[in-house]
Formats: sequence, structure tokens, C-alpha cells
Amino acid sequence: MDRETKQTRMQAFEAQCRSQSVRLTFQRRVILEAALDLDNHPTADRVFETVAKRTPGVSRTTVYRTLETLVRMGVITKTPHPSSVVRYDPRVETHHHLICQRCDDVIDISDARLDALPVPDTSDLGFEVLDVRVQLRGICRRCRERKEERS
Amino acid sequence: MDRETKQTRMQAFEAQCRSQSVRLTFQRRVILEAALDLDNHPTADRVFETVAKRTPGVSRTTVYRTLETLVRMGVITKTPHPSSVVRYDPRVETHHHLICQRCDDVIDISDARLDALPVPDTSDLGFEVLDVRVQLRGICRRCRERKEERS
DNA sequence: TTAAGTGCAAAAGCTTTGCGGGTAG
DNA sequence: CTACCCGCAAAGCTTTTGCACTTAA
Repeated sequence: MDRETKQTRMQAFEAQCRSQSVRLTFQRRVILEAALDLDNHPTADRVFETVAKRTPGVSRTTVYRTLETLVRMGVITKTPHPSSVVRYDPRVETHHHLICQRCDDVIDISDARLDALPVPDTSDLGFEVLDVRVQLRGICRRCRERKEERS
Repeated sequence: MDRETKQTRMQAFEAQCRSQSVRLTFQRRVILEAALDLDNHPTADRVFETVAKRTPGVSRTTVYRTLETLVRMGVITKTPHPSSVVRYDPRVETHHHLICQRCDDVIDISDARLDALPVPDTSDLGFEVLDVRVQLRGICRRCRERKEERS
């Protein structure tokens, strides 16, 4: 994420902490900074490693707890992923995913046409739709090349 | 899943086992049957419980291993889910999801208009798209009712 | 000052692995 | 017959919890 966007996001977070009386601690700032720097849907552990490199002493537990706090605040999100590890996503704006069926890798893409999809009516289910995202499921380049090798 | 569809699926599985020389064991049949009977993206553990009720003696390990085998064969899929537990899905045809941002619940929906979405061009990324699915992210009925209570 | 947050250690899930015995083809 | 599969027990990861100490407001 570019420096300017990141700075804006950090300021928004700080403002939100003040307005919601969530304590603005050193750890929370560092953890959010690390999350904003990681693309590709980092796990809590990857965020922990990044934080640990920059400022040793922050505990793994705090990283786990803080990421959940940030999700509840709406500052980051959890992203659906086929795997037994929670994935976080610092991108909060609408975007879409390529999902490899073979290696479970998830790649971000942007596509204006997909952003403009009409929202189907789900009022009969009582579900309030806030955001529409598309998954393109298939086989990624690496897996395709590997498959061709074998044949 | 209705009896007829299930029977067709079981027969297709058996045929695939023969053609790919995958051993057709008692356990594999029972585990696939249980998975086909479970909606709502069962975890391996839920499949295990269902199998255990019907035919005690099948081990949890075998359920974990077999579900992975079925995924590799393309008989079932893993479905992306925001949580630290793998979710399987017996539905292999295109369908879409409502994802609740508050409780992480994932609800299946069918929508012909969404099925017909144009496939964006991903050839520059070397990604081969096989299927397009949509996530409608928002708040489910139960969480909305709970929120209103609080206010 | 004090309620909220943190670190540590330990517990609690979920999933995988190694291995001896069993079985489908 | 024999390569593949199963069950068991144990290990390996990821995530959560309880509690005493620290700190932002």
C-alpha cells in the first residue's frame, strides 16, 4: 500500500479510536501498520512475524487479539479462504478474487465492470447486502505449468 | 440433497473410482454419502459426526483423509470461508453466497442472473477461469435483529 | 486513578503423520 | 498377492483463555 493511503488509514484509525473510546496503544498502531503493508491476505502469524521484525516484544497473543479488534472496528476484514487458517485483508474497498482450485491461492484483481454488478434482491431472506464481490475460480499460472510438465 | 440426485452422484463417484483406479472402499462410500446429505458447508468434524452416528467405527482420521481425496477427485469442493476451519461443499454446480460480516455465516443462494455473468479476461495473468461465483457481503437477519435489540 | 490492554504460559481446537495391520482389485 | 487404505496414537499447528502486571485516558 502506498505511503499516502497508509497515512490516511492510520489517521482514520486514530480518529475512530478516540471517537469510540478504544485505547490507542503502541501495539495497535504497530499491528495495523504491519497489516496495511502486507498484501495477499496475511495470516495472523504473518502479521506477527512482520511486527516482530520491526519491534520485538509485541506478543503473538496481542497480534491475534488486536486483529480481531480491528475487524470489529471495520478497519480491516477477514477474507473467505479455503484453508484452515484465518486470512485478514487490509483492503476494505470492493475488489475481486482469483481462486486457484489446485493450490488454494487467492489473487486480488480489480475490474470496474464487476464492481458495477446489480445487487440481487435478498429482502425475503432478511439479509442486508453491503458489498458485492466476485470469485473467479480456476487454475493459476503456476499450477497450469506444473500440470503440463507432468503430461 | 434429494434421493435421486444423490444416487446419481454416488454412481458417478463409483464410475470415477473404477476409471481412475481409486479403491472403492466402504468408508469412502459412507463418507461421501454423509457429505452429500449435509448442507451449509460442513466441517470435516460435522461429516465425521454424521458418519459416526450411522456407522460407528469409521475413524476421524479417515474422514479427514477421504474428504481431501474427494476434493482432489473433484467430487466435492472446499469452499472459501472466513474462519479457521476448513469447509467442504457437496454442491459442485455454480451457486452464490451471502456472507454475514458479523457472525461469519455463509448462506447458499441461486440466481440465474448471477450465473450468467460475463467472464473477465485474465489471460494476462495466465489464470484459467472455470467458474464465476458471487459473494454478497452484509448482515444476516439474525444479526440485524440482535443489533436492533441493543439500540 | 482505574478500566482496558498486554504478555506469558497453558489449554483447547483442528489437522496431519507414522506405522502396523487389513483389504480391494 | 501387494499396493493402497484404514485405525490408532501421537505430534504439529493455529487460536483462545486465565491471570497478574501495565498503561492510556
